[in-house]
Amino acid sequence: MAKASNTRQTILKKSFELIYQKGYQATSIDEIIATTQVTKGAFYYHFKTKDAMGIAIINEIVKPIMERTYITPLQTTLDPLAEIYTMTQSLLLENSFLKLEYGCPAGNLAQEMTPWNVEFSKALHQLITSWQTAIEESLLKALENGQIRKSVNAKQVAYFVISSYWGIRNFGKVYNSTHCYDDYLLELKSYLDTLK
Amino acid sequence: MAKASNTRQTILKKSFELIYQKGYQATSIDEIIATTQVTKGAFYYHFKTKDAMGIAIINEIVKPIMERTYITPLQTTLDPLAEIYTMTQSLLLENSFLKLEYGCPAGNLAQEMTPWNVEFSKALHQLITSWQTAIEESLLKALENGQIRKSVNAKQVAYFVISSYWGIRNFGKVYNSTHCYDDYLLELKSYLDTLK
DNA sequence: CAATCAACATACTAGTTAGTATGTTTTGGT
DNA sequence: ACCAAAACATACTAACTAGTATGTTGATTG
Repeated sequence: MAKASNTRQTILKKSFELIYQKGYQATSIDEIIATTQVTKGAFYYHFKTKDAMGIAIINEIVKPIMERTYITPLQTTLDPLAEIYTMTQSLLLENSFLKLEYGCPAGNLAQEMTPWNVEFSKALHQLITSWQTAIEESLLKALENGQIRKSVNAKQVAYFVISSYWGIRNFGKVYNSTHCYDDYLLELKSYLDTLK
Repeated sequence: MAKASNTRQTILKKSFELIYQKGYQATSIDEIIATTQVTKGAFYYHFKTKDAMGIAIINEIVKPIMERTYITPLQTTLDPLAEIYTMTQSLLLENSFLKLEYGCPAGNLAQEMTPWNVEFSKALHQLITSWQTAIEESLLKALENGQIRKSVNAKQVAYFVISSYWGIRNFGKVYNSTHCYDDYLLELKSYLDTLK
């Protein structure tokens, strides 16, 4: 039983890596089973289709990481604005799970699979909404605490922050250099300061 | 001769549409020739490979539109800050060439093809740099004219503006609604105002 | 008016794809 | 130790993929 669920985890983790690097459609099942040393029979025992595996990656790999790294810190911080900045900084420059040249896993999948795959769209919609909500609510708390201007619209800022993060990850891919992250982070700091 | 170059244009335009909607890898040559009514012989007479066609799309379809829509207006405006806003607004809400549910063509291609395809990376790098430079230079002009604060860093703002635009187009795809564009535009306006 | 070549058309191929059919092995409960 | 079911293994298939080989047109040009 432990061995079986281990096989499943191996498939999910390795598949995630391949998909994160090359995209969902460019990653074939043959390649997955070759790199994992798992046979096709085992693969299709654990996942009915490739798409079912893709959804499982979102829910069982990306989602838990996202909750731990993107959401919980925002819910527990006493200084949301500072947390948004340091979180972004660490996501761009320190997080060993994310790679400069491969962008943001959720952003990548969203762009590739939406809108033509309904199942993926739904799963990603949920994922992204949860992040957005976390930012929004942390900003509302900051508003209550008087840490930011009363004229600040939390929802708008949440959109703006996530959008800019997704976008700069795209820049990172295209330029294949962290230089753009430095410039971006400086501007993000300026922007966040204007909210005070 | 006019007929031949017409065939080429037909292939490029229809291919662009398909690729814009479904992505490069998900668009097969068989599908392209089926929808264009062009035969395989004709296709491969005009383009040596699929990748060659992809590069041609960037250079002959996307680039001219980008220059006309994204760059020239910035070079001729007297009020860069206002132009950046109205341009973004019209790209998101009015431009009939861009569709809510399909994101930004350049952004899509950048994400899908970078970093594993060097040729695409180069072509896209050029494309994006030209837009970024246009924003940057228009902001430098605004700086000279005293239209924005002296402490504003043009390069940083250019990164921030383009990033947020790419990102919000991703949101548009995921949410499949222009509502997020409204919130984004309000925040973009606020942000741009802080540069004055 | 014939020859030439650009511009297409058709039929094919070799490789890859997701998925299946049909097995064999391992594992846990009795 | 035995048996059923879970967990895996192997060999296959049908559809699709980019690309090619080998044609046929139809317009120019000497």
